[in-house]
Amino acid sequence: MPARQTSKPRARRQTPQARPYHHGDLRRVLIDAALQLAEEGAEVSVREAARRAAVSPGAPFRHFPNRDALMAAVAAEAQRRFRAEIEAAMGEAPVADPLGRFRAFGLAYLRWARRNPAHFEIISTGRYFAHGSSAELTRDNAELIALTERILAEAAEQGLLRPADLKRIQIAGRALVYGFARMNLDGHFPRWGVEEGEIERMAEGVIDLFIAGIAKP
Amino acid sequence: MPARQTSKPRARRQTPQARPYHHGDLRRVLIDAALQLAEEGAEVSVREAARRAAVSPGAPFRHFPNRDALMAAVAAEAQRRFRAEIEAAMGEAPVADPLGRFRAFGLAYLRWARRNPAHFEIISTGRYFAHGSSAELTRDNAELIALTERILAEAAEQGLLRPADLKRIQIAGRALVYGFARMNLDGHFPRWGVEEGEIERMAEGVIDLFIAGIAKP
DNA sequence: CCATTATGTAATCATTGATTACATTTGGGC
DNA sequence: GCCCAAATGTAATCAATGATTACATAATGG
Repeated sequence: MPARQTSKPRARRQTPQARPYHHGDLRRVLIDAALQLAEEGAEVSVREAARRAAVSPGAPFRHFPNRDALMAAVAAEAQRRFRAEIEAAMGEAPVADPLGRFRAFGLAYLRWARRNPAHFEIISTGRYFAHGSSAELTRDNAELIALTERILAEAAEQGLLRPADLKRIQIAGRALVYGFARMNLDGHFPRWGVEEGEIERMAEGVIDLFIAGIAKP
Repeated sequence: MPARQTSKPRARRQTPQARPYHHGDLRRVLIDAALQLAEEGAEVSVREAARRAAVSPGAPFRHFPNRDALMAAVAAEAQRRFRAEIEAAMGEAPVADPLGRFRAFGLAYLRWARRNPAHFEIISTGRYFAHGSSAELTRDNAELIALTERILAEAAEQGLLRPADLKRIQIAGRALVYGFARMNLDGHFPRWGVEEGEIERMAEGVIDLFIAGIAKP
């Protein structure tokens, strides 16, 4: 690049709307672009996100030190939505029915995972908990854990559960829904002879089976 | 190595062991190298596998049409080992005790997943079931599914189970262990306050909780 | 008004998956 | 045994990507 015209005084103000040199909120736009890319099933590359934001390939690195930091921000956003939807679903179950709320939690969990597979994968792999903006990510995640803990404690107080260690129940329950969600995400069900249309019903059945197993008869 | 001496009539037989032009069994070596790479936590790249096999970067593509085909072969090998270990563990449980065998299956499953995280991830993501050498992969996988199916059918015949749909129990059980294995693999447990040393015991507890839930009281 | 800082661009690099032309070896048909 | 075709490895090359650096431009506040 010879002779970069450094002598030119300075562009006065740029023509009316020839796209300003500075992007409005590039950080936000990059996160959204990455989320969208993920949901489209494509590999999330920094360059492609930059392309969608109509910005140079190096620009994103002004906002994120590296690719993982971008992905961490994406994870935080996805986790926020996940938590919001689950808490909304719980709000519709009667407060006085802990096991009903437990059930609602599981159903909402599996439904969101099924409808947002790429988002769910990103917040699940846990690869991005160590990098960058993990503050909210960690908080939103911890809040969901605490939620089931409270519900199970209430159920125990009301004498609804067969005697068992509560933490064990909590982890088993989460392993169950996480495993089911991932079996779907990872394409296991065709190998189990479970058709696409049956998954929703199977999810319900599996949750009910588990609850029947821990509930006092 | 400049000047490849193309004028030389033809190397008579190659000096004693100056590495023959043709690798002994490159395919096998590449799979092993990839398995090893995965277990070391590194990204599995075709080039690095080639490097470890002391072969040119293009050589692997003589044996695998693309990277995914290599990974599919790796998955097939890992799945073979997985199946072998689980069946061995089952062989030590009394045939007459279906629920005991079911339990042994779960324990062996979780132990292998814990000891071979990278292998487990490769056979779990299901990304490689569609590509290349999926014949054995699919067979070994299906065999493990059929195994739990038989065990549960026996348990039901012997009247050991509370009334419930067997397939539902089977899928719930698999989701439970898969979810537990992946929670560990994906680094969830630190966020659940479960220390490294407690995982083994928690695995056992979770499996027992599930079995207690499906077994006739 | 201007200087400091934030933010974007251009150029460049190393790594990787992939392809192509060419070299070497191997093995079967004669 | 000999020779040619198929198999297998090498060298060179491409496009895409994450990342870094030098530089250009905008925004901000003293």
